[in-house]
Amino acid sequence: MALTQTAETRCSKPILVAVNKPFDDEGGLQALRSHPLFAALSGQDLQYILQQSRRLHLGHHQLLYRQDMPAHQFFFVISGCLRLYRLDSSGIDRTLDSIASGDCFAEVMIYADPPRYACYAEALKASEVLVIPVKAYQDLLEINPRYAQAALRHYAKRAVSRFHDLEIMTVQNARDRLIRYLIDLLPNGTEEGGEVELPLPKCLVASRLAMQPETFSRILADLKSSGLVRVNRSRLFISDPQRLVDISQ
Amino acid sequence: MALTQTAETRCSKPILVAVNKPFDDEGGLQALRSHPLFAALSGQDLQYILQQSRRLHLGHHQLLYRQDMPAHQFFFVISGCLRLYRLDSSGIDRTLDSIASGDCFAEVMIYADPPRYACYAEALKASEVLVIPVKAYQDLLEINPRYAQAALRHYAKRAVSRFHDLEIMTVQNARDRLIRYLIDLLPNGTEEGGEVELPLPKCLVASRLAMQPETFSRILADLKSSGLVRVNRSRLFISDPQRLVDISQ
DNA sequence: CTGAGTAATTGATTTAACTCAAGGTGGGGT
DNA sequence: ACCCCACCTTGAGTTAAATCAATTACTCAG
Repeated sequence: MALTQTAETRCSKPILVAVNKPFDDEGGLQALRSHPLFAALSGQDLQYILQQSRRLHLGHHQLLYRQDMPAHQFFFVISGCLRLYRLDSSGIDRTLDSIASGDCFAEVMIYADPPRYACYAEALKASEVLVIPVKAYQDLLEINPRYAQAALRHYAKRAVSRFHDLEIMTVQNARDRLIRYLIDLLPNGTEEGGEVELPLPKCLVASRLAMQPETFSRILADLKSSGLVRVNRSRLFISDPQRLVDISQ
Repeated sequence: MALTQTAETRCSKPILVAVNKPFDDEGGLQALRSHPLFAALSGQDLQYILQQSRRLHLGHHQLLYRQDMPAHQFFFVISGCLRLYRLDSSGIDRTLDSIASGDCFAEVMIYADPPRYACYAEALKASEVLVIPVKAYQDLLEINPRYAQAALRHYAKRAVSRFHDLEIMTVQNARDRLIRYLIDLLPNGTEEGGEVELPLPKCLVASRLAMQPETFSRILADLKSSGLVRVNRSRLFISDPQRLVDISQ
């Protein structure tokens, strides 16, 4: 059974069809400007993208797209957060990634052939996304090939980051996977401690790390009682990341 | 302990320093031409890349580069096969990818900052690789931004493929991970059966799938006795992939 | 504030996978 | 041909994690 009740079970149709107001918000525009895929764009070209795009509101647990759906848009998160997941035929729900405000996702669709979404995407809470037609960005790259430099850098980084995610998943025991996941959440890795916020509810972090929610809970309780992690709801305080790494392996 | 004896334990220094003969082989050149990153290059530009590159012979289990080493080159496999892996501080050896003849690897280094290899790379048998200076390819993209299109397509595909690898690893049980891995090796997925060759020795496939060699062996023995897979050394014959998928989940 | 529903925790039990250990097997070198 | 050395397989015992089952804690809507 699914680990959590998904949008799939609640609201039957994805909502990409909805047409909303154009994107004219100043704050959101600033955020878009600072994303690597858009930072280099001229004012005019950015305007073109925005004209072609639509702003979309997603409710709690609302489905944005389905696995295998034709992919003609990619997305930028103006506010809120989402997750990417897959559903087995048996209905097992496996979380693959969490998406935060300021992130782009499904942007690989710009070059996918055929363009079909590789997973489901749903909002974890009320969120605003910018729906960007793949074609619009392609047009821009066609006209100004210099823009490809930034895109290349972005894609290379994304590939590295996926590789790193994969690396975590080849760690064989649940505790060590969780520890590595936590270290990655820290802004400076093992360099210095700090407070991190889980980007997903605990049961979905568990799913992301290929373990059961009960296992997640027990491991975290362990780390807590060993004084390695201080837990407050979805906020974790890690004072000494190096100690965490030392007990793993 | 390491699952298998690695180059690390045998030969202490990576061999990137070696300077070999330039790349002038016709067969290898054809293969390079057909790689997405090089297919679009003009004869002159390809020649430039080849002039800057060196051909390198690697012996069985020879180390090509180390995790965290400064990365000024990327690679194209002319013949043979390699694997990418990481080593924990406790010496646990985790295989992350297998590289076959005709593949490019570490090519994300063209855009990495700072450019450091994310893992180890070693030859699994005697192999020939083309050592391409990152700078050479960067120069080309600088001069002809149109080349970036092909590179973008390649990087997007790579990101998708890593995402898919990650997806396999979120499958919680060993048997189902193995089944999915096998299906992916089939040229047409579940569409039709066929013979596949494991791209890695069994103990390394096990490592790649985050399980012990013994577990791998037992699962394969199970599948064999159920008539789902016919095993001949590292060659597996899968007559009905759909049946395999059906028993997973 | 209160109750309903979801998420998180905790306990007891079962099971899948790991570990340790002992044989096989097949290919490459002498 | 033979032996040697990896690699692989198989077995027995142990352990980590899954499963099943309750209880507790939040969150949100009314």
